[in-house]
Amino acid sequence: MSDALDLAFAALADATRRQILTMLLEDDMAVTDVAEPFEMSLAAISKHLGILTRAGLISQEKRGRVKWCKLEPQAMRGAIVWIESFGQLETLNYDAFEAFLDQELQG
Amino acid sequence: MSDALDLAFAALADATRRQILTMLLEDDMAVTDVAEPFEMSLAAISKHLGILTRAGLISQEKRGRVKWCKLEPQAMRGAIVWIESFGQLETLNYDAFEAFLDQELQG
DNA sequence: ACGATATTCAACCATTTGGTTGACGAATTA
DNA sequence: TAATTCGTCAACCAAATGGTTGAATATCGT
Repeated sequence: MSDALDLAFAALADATRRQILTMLLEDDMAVTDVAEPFEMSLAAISKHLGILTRAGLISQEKRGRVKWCKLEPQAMRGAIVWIESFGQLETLNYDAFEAFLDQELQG
Repeated sequence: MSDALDLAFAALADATRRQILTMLLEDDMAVTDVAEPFEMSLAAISKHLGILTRAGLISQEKRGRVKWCKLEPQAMRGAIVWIESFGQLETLNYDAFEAFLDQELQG
């Protein structure tokens, strides 16, 4: 029932998860290292990472016993396009904007 | 515990609420009229409007027995600013996008 | 005053979220 | 082999969501 936009916005609606995303902006991180700054169990962080993964905002890859978390910022594209239609950009040409983004993604 | 950003993103994480916001882009609406296109009770819509109001995304003003709902698009500003820091893509390219549009217009 | 309209409130229900703890499996190191 | 580290799973809990129905409140038109 919940589409990609639901999942993305819901994933962003939590300060812990937003902080995790900010951390991953620097570099890929192991689950344990993601958890380190938080006063919360590893299991709780693991759940947060699951929510971010299901939303497509991060990806996780296991190498050896370490699971690496990687930011997937393009997954925010849908959210940003949606939300910006309410901002001051509402007069812009969105077909052109889409064409521009497609072009950016390919190039 | 939940700050403005939590409330805004959470409010946006539901297709019904997003559709309501889109409807209000056209014009202010009474609660009953907001509810009309949905196959859902008026009470349910009233709850959704409460969530949008608490998030600051709309305001409600009662005139007579009618409660008018008004979009407050500037409340999305915080969400836009936050989310844009991840869309290297989008952010870095607003200038590029404008250049692209200029080029489109001239070329 | 009365009936209709607009909206919310209260109680209920099922599901999800955000957290805990303890046990577990898998990979690494000694 | 044995101990340790990495991470998830399962069970549990409290609170919030997303919906229902029925009653209540407030305003309007007659």
